[in-house]
Amino acid sequence: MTKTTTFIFHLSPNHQIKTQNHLIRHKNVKHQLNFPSQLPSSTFIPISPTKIPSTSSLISPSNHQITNHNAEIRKFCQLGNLQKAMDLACNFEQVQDTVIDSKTYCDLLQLCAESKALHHGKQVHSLMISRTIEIDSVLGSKLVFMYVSCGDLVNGRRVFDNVVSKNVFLWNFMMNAYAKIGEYEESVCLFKLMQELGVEPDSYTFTCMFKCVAAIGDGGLGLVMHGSVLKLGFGFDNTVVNSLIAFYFKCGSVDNACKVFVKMPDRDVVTLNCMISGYVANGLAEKGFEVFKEMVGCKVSVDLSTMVIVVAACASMGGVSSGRMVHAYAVKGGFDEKMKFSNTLLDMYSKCGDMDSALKVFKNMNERSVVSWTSMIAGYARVGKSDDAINLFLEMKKEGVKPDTFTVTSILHACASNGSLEKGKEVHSYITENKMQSLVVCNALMDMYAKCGSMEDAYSVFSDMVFKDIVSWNTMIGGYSKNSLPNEALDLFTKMQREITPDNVTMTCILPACASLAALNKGREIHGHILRKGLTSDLYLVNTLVDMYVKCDRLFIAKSLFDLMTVKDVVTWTVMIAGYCIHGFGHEAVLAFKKMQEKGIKFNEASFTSVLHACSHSGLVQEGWKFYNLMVNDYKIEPKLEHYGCMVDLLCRGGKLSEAYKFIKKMTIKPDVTIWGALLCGCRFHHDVKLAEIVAEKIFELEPENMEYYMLLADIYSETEKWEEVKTLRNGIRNNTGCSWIEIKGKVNIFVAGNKDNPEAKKIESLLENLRMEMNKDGFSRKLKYALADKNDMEKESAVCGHSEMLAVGFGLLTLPPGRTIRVTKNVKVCGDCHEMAKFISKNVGRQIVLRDCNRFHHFKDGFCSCRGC
DNA sequence: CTAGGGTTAG
Repeated sequence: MTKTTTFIFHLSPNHQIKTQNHLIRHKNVKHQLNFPSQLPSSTFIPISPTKIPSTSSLISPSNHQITNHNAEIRKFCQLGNLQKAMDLACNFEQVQDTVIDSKTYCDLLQLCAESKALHHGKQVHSLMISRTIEIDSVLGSKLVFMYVSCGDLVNGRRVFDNVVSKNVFLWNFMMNAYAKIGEYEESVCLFKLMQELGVEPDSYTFTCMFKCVAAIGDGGLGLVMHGSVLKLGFGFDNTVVNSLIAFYFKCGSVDNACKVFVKMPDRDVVTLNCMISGYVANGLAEKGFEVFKEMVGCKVSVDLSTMVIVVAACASMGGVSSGRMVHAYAVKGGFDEKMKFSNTLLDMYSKCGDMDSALKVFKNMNERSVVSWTSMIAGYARVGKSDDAINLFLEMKKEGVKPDTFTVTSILHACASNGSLEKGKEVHSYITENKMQSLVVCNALMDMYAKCGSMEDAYSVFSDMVFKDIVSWNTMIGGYSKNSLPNEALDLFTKMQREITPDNVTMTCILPACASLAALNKGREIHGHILRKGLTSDLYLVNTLVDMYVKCDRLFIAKSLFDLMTVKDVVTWTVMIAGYCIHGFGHEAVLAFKKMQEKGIKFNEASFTSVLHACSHSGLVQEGWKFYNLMVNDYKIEPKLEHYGCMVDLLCRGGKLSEAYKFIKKMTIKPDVTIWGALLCGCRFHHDVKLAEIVAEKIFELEPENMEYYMLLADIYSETEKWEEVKTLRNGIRNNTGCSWIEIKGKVNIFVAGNKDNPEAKKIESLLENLRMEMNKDGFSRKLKYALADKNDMEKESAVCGHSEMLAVGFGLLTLPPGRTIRVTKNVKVCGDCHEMAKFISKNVGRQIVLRDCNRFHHFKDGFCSCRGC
């Protein structure tokens, strides 16, 4: 490698180039006629007095040898034989006193550019430098063209900066080069520089600038340029005005775009295309579609782009009928034979959920690109047909189509909604092997791992990312929230705020974590954040906020927020109904559901779950059946496990155990433990040991490891005083690992059953023992005698007191001022003993206790619980 | 002017 090539690799970074620009413009510009050599970049060699001007060789007939050589090189250039041309040029250099002329260099550079042969291009450049060829504006432009075409913008810019008297074409070329790779700011800088140097912009300059300004979002500069356009007389140049319209649309100012449009005397098809795509981008697809209809009505000629844009408009309108119309129209015009159109068309069908039509388009295509395959895969992934998506992905690879980053993100989406961690990991390896770890791909990877339940893998991707955007953070936080790791979610949220400003999505990701921890204060903090940021119009977010207040035992605040909301959707209502339900207001829940019905809001699966829950909770058997039938018959919703569970619960509460049993046997899907568990609960309530044993058998088959149901069966035995059975069962039961916590003065105090670490442990124990004795005296509950049938009374009592929720309640009694409600949260279901004891305490001590378990709230007051015994 | 991808509530 020659010294000259070394120079090429030792370039100063971009910002230094800018500084150098500054120098050139104000100090060196007049003397800066030649090109720098291998000397440091800020130093320039003076014009060599011995240098032969390259152009002179053309007019020098004395040297036939040289002319012939040049002609020969140029001949190979014309034939496209770069290697031969290069060989000749390099050998040429070794012959003393011979010169390659400027035209030959131009041809060589042109061919290098066309062949994207950066290495050869650099070689030509070195040749020019070593021969001290004067880089005039023609050669300079060619060099810039070569570097930029070969993707080497840094060197292209370097040459560019040293070309004196650059014409507007070269300026445009360089600005476009930056725009193409997304460096819009740099492009705008060049534009400003060009103006300072007094170079007149042309129409290409303006179209490029409007694109850049729109991308940066610099509306002010755009307005200024709008002024220049008029001043310089480009107001009637359609290419300029079209890009102006596009600029206004991209900045979201539909009004300005329309104003410009209305004043245009001579609209062309591009103008109309701009209008359609502009409307679509601003969420006004219907208006865009109107423009298209007018075009068709007025017999304005439509081009392929129009068709592509209009089909995309149909996709964003969601309804497949307009899409079908356009499809028919396109067939008449023969557009459906163009791959670009077919790709958009199949994407439209897939976005409208009509995968059959999408597949038809796909199969009819005579040529399919990676975009076609990816659109199909993404479509299957969207409608939840993950297996189809994955199969198509494999088929695509078999056909030899190379997946790109779009494809892998789509397939990751499919793995995520399928929960296929193994497949997802395979895709991960593929991504790593092919070095496809772009920002979006990594975000999709994290999402896949989060949805497949592996937060460790998600975090490992996250921590390896050099550049993270808001989506990366939100994905991680949301992943922790959904995977029941609220503390991790909150920690990451804190870390995030040090690096990036959270947005509305962040809030919807973090609020469920607050809700699941019942961390009211944190939730309030976030509510404050939402108010300060003015995010209250985000329905998604406010729904989550209402849910947070519901779960942090502030039903009243939730209701106030709910009442204040001017726009409510099905989720808003469902949150509120579920809220009433878990707080024990079944009747209010049913009322809200009816109100929702009056408002004409369409129910979905989740809203039916909530209302069925409410019915079972309040013992509204008739109503429950009515809603169930409404769901199945009118809404044609297949009942899911949750719905069946509610109905079983409903029947059990009404004492119709055998009916419930029959109902389960008729289910169209396989009942799981929660269904049988509901029936087992019913058996306990109605003391039906015989049925309980049958049901328990089914449960133990399904989940032999789940201790919860052994406990329940044991309770049933002891309540019916079958002590021997209790003993046998209890021997096999491991301690349940529940824990409870109580927030006092912002500090969360955690209690684990049997753990006496709390400094107040002794006091709590004696307090609870005293309460227990009073309870026995009172004869409050005979149920308690079964607590631990094989131990003596004292042991029995302390064992009961060891239950975590009672420890937390005891701690609350000791710490909180009298009269203050005690709020305890438990991670698993509240145990029967503690439930009885809480009732007693609420009456005996005259204290309200609110206990939240994994299912619902238990409001204990004056010896009663809002849950009505379940 | 011109096709496909990632995050969010019950």
